[in-house]
Order: sequence, then C-alpha cells, then structure tokens
Amino acid sequence: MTTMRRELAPRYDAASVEPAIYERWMTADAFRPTDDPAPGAERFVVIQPPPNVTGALHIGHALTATVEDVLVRYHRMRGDDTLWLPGADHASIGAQFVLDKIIAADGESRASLGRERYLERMWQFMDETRPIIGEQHRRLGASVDWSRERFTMDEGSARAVRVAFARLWDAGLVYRGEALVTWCPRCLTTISDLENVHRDETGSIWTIRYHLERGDGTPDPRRWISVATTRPETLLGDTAVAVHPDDERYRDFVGRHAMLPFLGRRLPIVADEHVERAFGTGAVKITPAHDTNDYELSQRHSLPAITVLDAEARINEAGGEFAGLDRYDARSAILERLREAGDLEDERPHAMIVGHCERCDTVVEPRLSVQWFIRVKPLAERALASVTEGRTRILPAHFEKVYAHWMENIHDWAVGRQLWWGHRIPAWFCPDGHVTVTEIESGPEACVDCGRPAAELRQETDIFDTWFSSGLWPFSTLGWPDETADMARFYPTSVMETGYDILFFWVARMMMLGLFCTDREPFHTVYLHGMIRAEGGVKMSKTKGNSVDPLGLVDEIGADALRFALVNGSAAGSDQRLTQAKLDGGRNFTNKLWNASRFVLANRPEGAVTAEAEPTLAVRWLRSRLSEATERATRQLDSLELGGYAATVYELAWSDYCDWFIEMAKVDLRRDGATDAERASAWRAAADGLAAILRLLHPLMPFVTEEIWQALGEADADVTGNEPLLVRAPWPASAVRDPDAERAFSDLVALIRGVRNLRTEADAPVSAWLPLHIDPTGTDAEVILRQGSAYLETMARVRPIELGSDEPRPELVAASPLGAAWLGVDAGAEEAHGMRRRVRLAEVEGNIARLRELLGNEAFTARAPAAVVERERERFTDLEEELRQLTLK
RNA sequence: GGGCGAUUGGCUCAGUCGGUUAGAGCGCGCGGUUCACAUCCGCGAGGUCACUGGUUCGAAUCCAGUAUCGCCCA
Repeated sequence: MTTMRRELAPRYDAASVEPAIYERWMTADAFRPTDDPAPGAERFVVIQPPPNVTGALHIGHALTATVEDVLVRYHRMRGDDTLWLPGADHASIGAQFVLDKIIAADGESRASLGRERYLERMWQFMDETRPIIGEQHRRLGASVDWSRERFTMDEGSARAVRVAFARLWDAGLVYRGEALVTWCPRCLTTISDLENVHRDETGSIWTIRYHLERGDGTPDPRRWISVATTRPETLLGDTAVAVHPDDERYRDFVGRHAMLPFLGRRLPIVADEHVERAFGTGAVKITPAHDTNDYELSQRHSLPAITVLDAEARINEAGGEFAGLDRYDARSAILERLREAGDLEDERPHAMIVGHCERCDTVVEPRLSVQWFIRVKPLAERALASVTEGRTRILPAHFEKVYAHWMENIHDWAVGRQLWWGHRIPAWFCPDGHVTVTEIESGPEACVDCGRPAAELRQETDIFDTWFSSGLWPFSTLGWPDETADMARFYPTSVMETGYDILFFWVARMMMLGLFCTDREPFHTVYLHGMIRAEGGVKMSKTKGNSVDPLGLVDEIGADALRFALVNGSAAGSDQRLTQAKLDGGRNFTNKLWNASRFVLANRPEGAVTAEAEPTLAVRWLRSRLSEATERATRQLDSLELGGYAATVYELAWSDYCDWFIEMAKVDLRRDGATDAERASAWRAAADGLAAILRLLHPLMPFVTEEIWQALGEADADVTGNEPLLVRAPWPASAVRDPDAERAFSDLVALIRGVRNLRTEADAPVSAWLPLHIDPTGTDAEVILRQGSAYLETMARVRPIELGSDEPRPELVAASPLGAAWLGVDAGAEEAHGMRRRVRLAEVEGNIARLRELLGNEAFTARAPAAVVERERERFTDLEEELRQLTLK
C-alpha cells in the first residue's frame, strides 16, 4: 500500500492537462473495441454522422460529439462491446464551392483545369483539409476509434455506392427521365428540394397585354388578354395562356389564341382549375420549361415546353433578339420593350417566396432536364413501418410524426448531380441509347442490350448526390457489401445521433437504404438534438457573425466545461441558447470538482487507510446517496435523458458531496480524540465517494475526471481499484440504500438549517459560538442527535448543546423532526424577529387543514395508491409535530 | 395553406407513469477574508405552471378550444 501524496495544482489548467490526457488514452488504445469482448456483452455502436470534410466544426458539431461521447463512454464503462466510428463526408457541392474559390485566386477555374486536373487538385486539397475535423474532435475529447476512421470517398464507400445503385437498378427502382428539377445557375448543378431554401421576398407583379389572334393570323391591336406574371423574362418560353374555367371574365376567351409578344407564337387560351382567380388579372402565362405549376398544367393539356434559359440562366438562342442576356437584364429589356409598345399595363410590389441555393444563395431556376431518379415510395413505406411498428424509435418521440409526414409525402429522389467531385454514376450508354448499369468499377464488358463492346460505351458524367453515399454510411463503414467481421459484430448499430434539421437528409435516407441493402434497420434509436442558438434566441450563422467557435471556447474554459454547458439542463429536440452564464457554470463546476479533490488528496492520513471503523452517520448517508444517484444516472443514460443525467451528477457532486459530506468529513478528520482508525476510515469514505463521483461524471467531463483519478490512484491505489485509467474503469454499481441513515441525515440537515436561520434572525455574528438548547422529540431523536452533535456544532456553530426541556422557550424557536431548538442567548428584540416563525406557523396550519380534508376524503383514501396515502399521513403527522414545537411555551 | 411544437419566478431552462408544499443555474437582497474552492460559503425574497372549459379522489402533466410565439413543408 502506498502512502505517496500527490498534490494537485492550486488551479486546474485545462489547456495543459487535456492534450496530455488524450495522448494517454491514445497510447493505451482505449477507444478501440477490445479484441476479446466479454462473452454475452451487449453491443453499443454509434456511427458518427460525418461532418463536411472541408469545414471546421461548429458548435452544433460540438454538441453532437459531446452527446455521442457521453453515451459511448458510458457504455464502454458498462463493459458493452462498444464502437464509435468517426468519418468525414466529401460534400460534393460544398467542397467544389470551396475549391472553386481557392483556384480562382490563382486565376484558374473548373473549366480551365478540366475534370481530371480538377479532381487531382481536389484530392490535394483533401490532404490539407481532412485532418482538421479529426484534430478538433480530439480537442473535444471524442473517444472515437481512429483505427476505423472512414471517408465517404474511400474505395469501400465507393464500392458500396456502386453496388447499392446497381441493386436498386436491378430491382426496378431507378429510372431516367425528363423532369423539372431545381437548378443552381452558379453551382451549375441540380440540387435537391432540401437544398432549396425558400425565403419571403418582395418582388413585383406585372400585367402584360397578349393581343388576340385575328383571322389573318396577326395580332389584333384592339383586343387582348392581360396576363399577370412575376417573371416576365420567361415569356419567351410561353406556350399557352390559362384561366380558371369558372371565371366569367374570360369565358369567351377560352379556345381562342393569343399572340406572344416579340416572337409571335400562337398561344392557346386554356381553362384549368388550378389557376388562381385572385392572382393578378386571373389570367396567367404558361411557361412549362421554367415553372413547376406550369409544367404540371402543360402535362394535363399536352402543351409543348420550350427552354429559353441556359445553364447559367442566360437567354438562349430560342429567345430571339434577347439571346445572350442574363435573366435579370432580359427582364429589364423585355419590360422596356413592352412599355414602349404600350403593352405593359401595370407593375406593383408583390410578396413572394423565392428559392435560393443553400450553398451559394443564388436564386435557383426550375430546369427541364434528363435526370436519374430513385423511386422511393416502396423504400419509404418500409422505412416508415420500421418506425410505426417500433423497430426503430425516434427521440424525442414527436419527431416520429414529422418523419411519418415526410415519408408519406415523399417525391422521387433526383440523385444525379452535374458536378465532378463525388461518386460517378455507374451507368454506361451505348450509341443506340441502351443503358448498362454495373457495380464493376471498370465498367461493363459490353452493352447489356445489344452487346456492343466496352470501347463503344460511354460512362454517365453525372455524379451522385452526396446524401446517397451518406445513406449507406451506417454499413458501408463496416465493410458492406462484404460480410466482414465488423458487419457481423457491429451491425445493426445502436444509436444515430444528429440534429433534427437533418432528419430528412440523413436519417430518412439511412433508413430507406439500410433496409433495402441489408434488410435490417440500421439503428434501433434515433436521437435528435436541438439547435444551439445565440443569446437572444437568434440563429447562429457565419453571415450574422454571431456563431461561436467551439475550439475557442475549449481554449478559454476547457473541453469539460464546454461539454457540461452544452448538456446540462438540455432536453432532446429542443433548441437551447448558449449563454455566457452557462459557460461560466461549466467552468465553475470544473473548478469545484478540482478543489474538492484537492481537499481529499491533501488530507490523506499517513499509513494504511481502511474502512475498518464503524461508519459514521455522514458516511452511511453518503453511500446511500451515491447509490441513489448511481441508479438515477444509469436510468437517465439508458433512456437518453442526458440533461437529467448531468443535473443528477451535478447535484450529487456539488450539493451532497461538497456542501454536506465534505463539511462533515472535516469534522470526522479533525475531531480531537479521534482514533487513527477513525480518521483513516473517514478519509477512505471521502476518497471512495470521490472515486464514485469521478466514474459517474467521466462520460460528460472526461479530462478533469481522468486527471483527478490518476492523482487519486497514486495517492491510494485501493481507492481506484488499481485501475490506472478512468476511461477503462467500470461504471459504478448501485449498492443498497440505507433509509435510516437518509432519514436521520435529512432530519439533521433540517435542524442545522433551522439553527442557521435562528442565528440570522437573532443577528448573531457568523463567527460566534452560541449555546443551543434542543427539546428532542423522542429517544430515536436523541440517538441521532448524539451521533450528529459534532456535525451540528461545527456546521451551525453552536456550543455547548444541551438536550432537555427544562428551560423556558424564547420566541425564536426552530422546529425540526428531531425536536425544537433555540439559542441560549438573549437574542435582543425577539418580537421584531419573530416574523419568520409566525409566517411558518400560518403555513403549517394551512397545510394541516388541507391534509386533514384530503385524508378525510374517502374517495382519496380508497382510490389513491396505498403508498401515496401513507406518505400524506406521514406528512400530516410531521406537520402536527412541527405545530406542537412552534406553539409550546 | 398543410404539418409539428412551445408558453413554468427578472433571465435561461428541467419537470419520467397524473400523486409536491412546482425545482435548478444565473440574476437580485442580506451576511461572510482561518487551513479545497471568492470560479467560493451561509441565509433569504421571488411562480394562481398563457387563458377557458372538461376528465379525475387528485392536473404544470391527459382531452377540447382560444391567444401568442417558433420551426418544417408547400
């Protein structure tokens, strides 16, 4: 047994401690699943939702990492077969956006480099950017298995993408067809509905005269139909005018033709129920190639679609004299010409919703093009059933409804992107228009339909939407489609943890593709955390300049303090504000824990310390409290109530351990006449209690607890069970509760508080020792008072304490379950100070009346559970006793 | 327009299966410089749980409606 004393530095210096601790964990290979898991060990697997490889972690990532780390560290301590697999996402459109800007500084562009050189440059860029998020996760303390780190552009992921797509194709769930998709004229690619961000804007609505066709095929200068539009530049692509069938104003127009300005195209005037009569004039121009509603209408009326905008949203050659103009220049030009011709009737402001590219904020365009689609209905039905039938649950539960709503209204998924950085769609075209899809990387040997040789085939240039590879992530990372050892051991995974904002992007796709590819739900639980907002409840964003850098906070207050601030008092799925007050709270708690540990370490007696002496009341109480807190924390972690878990451990450490137990332990350690065995026993209890708290707190605050653990182990290896690393220590088992000790202790606490109150009311100096009289309620109370008298003396600063009721009582009396207490001094103008007693008396009388009525109510005593009735009876008895003490003269 | 949610002390938030005398942190008031911690300690004030009605022996909690706010989708 060692008696070495290690002193902790007076201040906890997170900046110097944390990196060293992480290094120790890495050296010990503490995060990799053990090679020989205990037989029958439960599995706990988290696949990290991969952050964008080109970015830096923001505060939301810090929350993700913290929540996942808490769960993973907890399960690891439980002895579960635990894996947390990290990775990064190649983020096609995001990465290209970033790289394009970088190469633009060198005067280069995508076009100037060409696909091959551009991709080489991208891989070079990846070497620079890839290590960043890994390093940041280390600073946050993330206990991921770095040996299994993956990247969505790894060969394994690439193969999974090809195989999954080929299987979808074979299953008839992929088709290629013309459709109106959302196009970003700056990123030059299709984007998904989810990446199309709608915003309220004030635009204009113009009223334009379309002259009716005369018998000779020329426009009638005196007769026209006035159409309303918010996008006059697209009129070049009009193929009809539409009105509502019940609209009296236009009844006579239906069936005739209008003439398109500038181009003279004949436009049929059609009636369609989807036309809003209240919009503008009630007559609208129909531009199938550039508007979603118009496109649908054109399908119903067999109208042609004419594309008049090119990829960069300039008027194309179909636009006649306006060809080459940008969409907004074209708008001005067209309006000007119409005005000159007297055909612009009206212009007024108009509130409208405009779609923007999530990435570059450019106003997007509906664009008619040929795209790859995945038929998601059957996939979605299955993915929905998994949730409604409870095989996967989503927390908080109300997101199951959101999920269901989305799955029920899902549209086919346009998976192709006209980008370069990403997984290329494994489809080959033959000159006859046949399509061959194969999972073989080098492509097919021949056209599957006509047998033309590979040399005559040409691979699709489109790549996959990044979310396609993300959807395979929970199993592509484990080696799928191969039946690898990791697949067998770690799949299906346990918890998918992410922000609710990407429920559809990630989770929904993972569910659909996971079920299709592996026939199993990829995880049994989805845990969605809320958004972190700035002070004042506003959204954080880089453009607003109010986003916080988590690493900056780690520098300031340490990772543990940040982690605590992020988790404490939070609830799944609800947004939270990150305030300075919360961060201070985390920092203060770290400091508190550190200092309590300093006290314990500095007070270790010389020689062997065992728990041989009879445990004191404080020790029995602490053990019972630890047991209760362990039980509670365990239950909260099992049910993913992380905010509650943090609160449980916080209260245990600060209130129970520091405020009460340590103060009492001081009495036991310093009492005159205490034997060595008693001192040793007191210290051992304090150290054991601290060790238990460290274990309970470790998942949330891994660094500071590990640092203290090691110091504690050096001071006394018995306390840490000879386990040198806390990260590997077992989770505490909850022992038996000690109801007698809990009751006696809380009675004693009530008495101490009562006496402290008396002192305040009597204006007694804090440092003065005052005599105390107690009239015990009975022999049990006397026993407890004798056990606790030393604590009472020190903590209420009273001495001597006299038991008995001979003395006449003053006005100032503290009532407590152990007996009435009063100070043995002239407390001055007692009448002036008796307010509190009178207020309390009224409260007690009120409660007695209330409980008398409740307990007299037969409906209550008959129907309420026996335990509830019993508790109310006890409460009633206690109140009566308190009343007696307060009124006895 | 459709869907989802929120409303609890001055502020930020917890509140499990309906069983409390509704909790915490911050802030506020009073008092504390001795040997863990002023990033601290002690004491205290402060809430008809948005509103209305219902179910129940019992409602912050369940149901219906109203108001206000927020988010998602179109």
